[in-house]
Amino acid sequence: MEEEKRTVRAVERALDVLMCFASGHEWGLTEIAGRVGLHKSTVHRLLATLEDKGFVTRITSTDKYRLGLSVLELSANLSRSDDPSVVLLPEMERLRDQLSETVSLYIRDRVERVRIQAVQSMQAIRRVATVGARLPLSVGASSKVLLAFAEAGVRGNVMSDTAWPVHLDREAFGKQLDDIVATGYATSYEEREPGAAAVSAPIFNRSGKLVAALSVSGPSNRLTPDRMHEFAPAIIEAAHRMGTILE
Amino acid sequence: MEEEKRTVRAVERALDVLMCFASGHEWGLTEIAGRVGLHKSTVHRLLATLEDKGFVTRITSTDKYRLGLSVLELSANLSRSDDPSVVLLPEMERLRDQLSETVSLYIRDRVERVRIQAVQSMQAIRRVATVGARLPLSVGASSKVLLAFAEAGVRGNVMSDTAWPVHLDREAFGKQLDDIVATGYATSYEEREPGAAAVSAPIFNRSGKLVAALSVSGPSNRLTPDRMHEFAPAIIEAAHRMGTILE
DNA sequence: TAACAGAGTTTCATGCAGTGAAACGTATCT
DNA sequence: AGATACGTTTCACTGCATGAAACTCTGTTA
Repeated sequence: MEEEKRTVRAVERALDVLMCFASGHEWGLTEIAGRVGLHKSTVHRLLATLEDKGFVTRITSTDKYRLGLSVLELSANLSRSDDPSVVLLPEMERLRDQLSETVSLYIRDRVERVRIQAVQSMQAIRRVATVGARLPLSVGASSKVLLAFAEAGVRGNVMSDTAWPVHLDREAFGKQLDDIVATGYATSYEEREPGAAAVSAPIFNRSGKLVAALSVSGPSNRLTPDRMHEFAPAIIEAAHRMGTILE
Repeated sequence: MEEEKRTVRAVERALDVLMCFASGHEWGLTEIAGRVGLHKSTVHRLLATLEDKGFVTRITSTDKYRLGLSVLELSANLSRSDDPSVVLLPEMERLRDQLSETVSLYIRDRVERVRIQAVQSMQAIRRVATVGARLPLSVGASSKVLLAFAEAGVRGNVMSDTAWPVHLDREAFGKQLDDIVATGYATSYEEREPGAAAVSAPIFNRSGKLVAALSVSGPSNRLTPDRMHEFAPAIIEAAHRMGTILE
């Protein structure tokens, strides 16, 4: 159970400090110290280091910190030409134009999912999806897809993780996932956030491995359950086409 | 001269390791160790920490490292609504449509410049500009703008920095900057990279402070010196309009 | 105007945690 | 088999990260 960790404490702490900036824009020193549960002077030193390397900057007027330019520099090199989020973008735009709703691409990361790409609907009322967002794997159409079609063992591992919501009925949820495997797609109606709905289908690469979930989402009054089932074939087809490009 | 550093060594090293990924896609452990000049086992521990926090991931097939999803997560929160790179984007697109060439936005960071925003030309032959790129402040039209119009003292500080190329004739360069202040814009013809040319104008916020350089760049056979001078008024006007939005 | 509260900053003794040489495992060559 | 190159693990040493406390500098209260 002890799981030896071969990591560097100071670095771990610094990265924790940095990750504060993933939610919310700017923070003061004491705020951050409270958030990560470290002493003021420790955080002060860590921030000085992060600042020196350009990972955070200070607002001159108020003394608060915000993300620095090094992060921008790194993010520029995030997407490579063999990256799904780049390769699949044209197909995602096609699907967006076809259905006129926001299209997102999700991958699973341990017990969460991450939106690695998104193209927005052009309609006045639209689902706005930010790339990079990290979301729970327990709710939402694409969550269910990422779990339902995952390799053997993943489903069990994830659901027995400490982060998994206890209140969820495993029996029923498992049944739901089996249904999704049978039909080939998942839907969610005001599941994660009120007023929003989504349809999602799995993308398998040429070796048949699940790599991502393709999801179409929009306001729940436009994406009614009926409408979502109408959309499903187009999404499944697009996801299939995308899969042939990968690997 | 001694400049006490109140930073954490382990964190500095870890960030150095991370910044390897700003240039080039993926690296092996030994490669990185050589690059940052640290012992293999040290880098191994640092990478393990970075991996644990999701800042790097390993390619399963080859054992190389690449940037992880945490960087994506951070970069999602980089741009705020009051950020020049967001606010000025529509104006940049207008200018791109007007001139049909790639438009970039640069800010100065110490003795370098960073491209914080870019919109690409739609032409078949075009300048491709990646956001986040860090470039020298000694060459290029926008470099000269950022230096020429900088606050008092900046010019001297930068040119006496250790990173400043010694071979450059200070006298002549200073003269060139003065000319740029007089005319209000700068040009560069195959200065930084062969085959490329650019025109750049300063953006001042409402308090009259230089905040960025607006630059139009393209292939040098299309952006001839004559053509660039024709472009200048439109660029200056756009830069002025942008300035009124800021601060 | 002094006293206070709340930020960020600096100092410094303490001991633990980061370090790197060396040994190890494991592939892919010749 | 030997050789090379890579990632991994161990371990003794001591340098460096740590956090309590003192300090500064605001703006706010009495």
